[in-house]
Amino acid sequence: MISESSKRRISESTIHRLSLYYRLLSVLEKESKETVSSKELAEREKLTPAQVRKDLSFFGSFGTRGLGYPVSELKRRIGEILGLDRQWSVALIGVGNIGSALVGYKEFQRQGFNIKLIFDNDQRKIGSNHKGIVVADIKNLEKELRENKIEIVVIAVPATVAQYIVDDVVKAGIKAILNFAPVNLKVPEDVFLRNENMSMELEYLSFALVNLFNGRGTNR
Amino acid sequence: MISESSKRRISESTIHRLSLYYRLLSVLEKESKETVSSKELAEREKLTPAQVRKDLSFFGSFGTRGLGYPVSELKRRIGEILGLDRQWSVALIGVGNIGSALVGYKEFQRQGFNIKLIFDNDQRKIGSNHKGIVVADIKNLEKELRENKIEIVVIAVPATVAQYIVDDVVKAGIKAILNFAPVNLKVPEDVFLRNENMSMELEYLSFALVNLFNGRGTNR
DNA sequence: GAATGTGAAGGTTTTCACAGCA
DNA sequence: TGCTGTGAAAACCTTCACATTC
Repeated sequence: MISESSKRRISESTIHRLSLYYRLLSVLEKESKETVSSKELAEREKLTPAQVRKDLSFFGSFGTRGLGYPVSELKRRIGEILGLDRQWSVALIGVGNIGSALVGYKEFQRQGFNIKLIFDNDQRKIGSNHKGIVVADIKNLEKELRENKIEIVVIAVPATVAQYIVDDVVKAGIKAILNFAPVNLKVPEDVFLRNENMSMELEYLSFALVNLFNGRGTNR
Repeated sequence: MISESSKRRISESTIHRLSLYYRLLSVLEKESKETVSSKELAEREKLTPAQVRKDLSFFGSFGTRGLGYPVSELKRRIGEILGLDRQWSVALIGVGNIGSALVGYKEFQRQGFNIKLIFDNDQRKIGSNHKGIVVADIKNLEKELRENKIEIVVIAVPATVAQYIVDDVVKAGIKAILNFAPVNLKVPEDVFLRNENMSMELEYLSFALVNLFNGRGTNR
C-alpha cells in the first residue's frame, strides 16, 4: 500500500509509535470520536504533537488543517501501513509456559494474527488440544509450515534448543520470526527476526530503582 | 552503586544493551571464558565494538587494554548497575492468561525478581495455589503490598480495569510498575512505569513483510 | 601487537517554528 | 482561528579514529 521505500528510511521507533496510535485510535473510534488532533494523540501517548505529525507525514497527509485527523480513516490507513488490514497465518513453536499464554492472547487474534499451528517435541503435549488447535509433532515442522502457508512463526522454546528450531524454520522458507527465547538467534539476512525479551523492562525498572531514584519516574 | 548522575544522561538503549551484555556474559561465564573483547561482544549482539565500549565507559573502565574485559568481573559489575545483585520483591496482579505464564517464568527468578504475592478479583482463583503462592483477594491489595514490602508490581489484568488497579498500586506507595495490559496508564511523575506490549513486535513483523520486503531482514 | 577508552565527527531522531490551508 | 505539514535547528546517539595502556 505504501510506496515510500525510496523517500526516507522509516525508523523502528516510528513504526512502534504507529502501533500505539493504532491502538489508541481503536479506542477513540469505539468512543465515536470523529476527529482527533496531534495534540490530543500526543498527550495520551506522552509524546509531542510534532512527533505525531512527523510520524504520520512519512506516509502521507491524513489530516485537515484547522481540524485534525479523522479517527476512523486514520485508523484504517495506519492499519494498512502496519499490515493489520489482513489476516496472518501464524505458527507457534513450544507450548510451555509462555507458549500457552500466547495461544490464548486475545490481542493477537484481534489484530489478525491467527495461530493456525502449534508444535512441540514433548510426547505428552503432542495431540493435546489448545483452544481448538491440536499440537503437532515438531518433526513435521517443515512440511506443515509449507502446507499450511504459514507466514509468521513465534518461537517459545527453551533457549538451549531455539537455534536448532529457528534453523529449521528458516529452511521451511519462513521470512518473519518472533522469538521469545532469551537468546540471540542467527538468521540469514533476508529473514526478519524480532526478539521479545520479557526480562528487559523488568531490568530497566530495577536499574531505575537503584540508580535514578531522584524522585522522578520515566515512562515510554 | 553508580554515581554518574551528574555526568551524562544514560540512554534507555544503553540500559537495554546492558541487559543483553549481562545475558551474554552469563553464557560466557558458564563456558569458563575468562576474557572477552568488545569485538566479540559486539559480534554476538550484532552491534559495533565502539558501541559496546561506549556503553560500558559510561559506568567506568572495566577492561584491560590489549586484553579485553574479564568476563566474571564485568558480569558482576553490570549486575550491580542493573540492580541484579540483589533480590527484588515482586507482586503480580492478575493471574489469567499472561499472569499464569509469568508466575512460572524462570528468567525472572534467575535474575532476582521473586514473585511473592499474586492477586486476582476472581473468586474462583482466590485461594488457589500457583507455584506455591496462594492467590490473594485484590481487595487487600494496599495492605498486603505494604506489609510484604513489595518493590515492583507487575500488572496483567484486562485493559479495562488496569487504570483502577494501577491507581491503587500507586496509593500503596509502589514506585516501579511493569504493565502488560494493552493500554496507556497514568501514574505520578515519581513512579516508574514500563510497558510490555507483546503485539508490537508482531506488528513490526507484519509491517516488514508488507512494506520492506526487498529481500532483506532487520533485527534488533 | 592487541584492544580499551574517549573526544570529535557523523548520522539519525526529535523538536521548533512557521507557512499554508480549512 | 486552529491545526496540519514540513524545512531547519537542536538534541541525541552511534561510529570513527587514535592516543594510551597492557
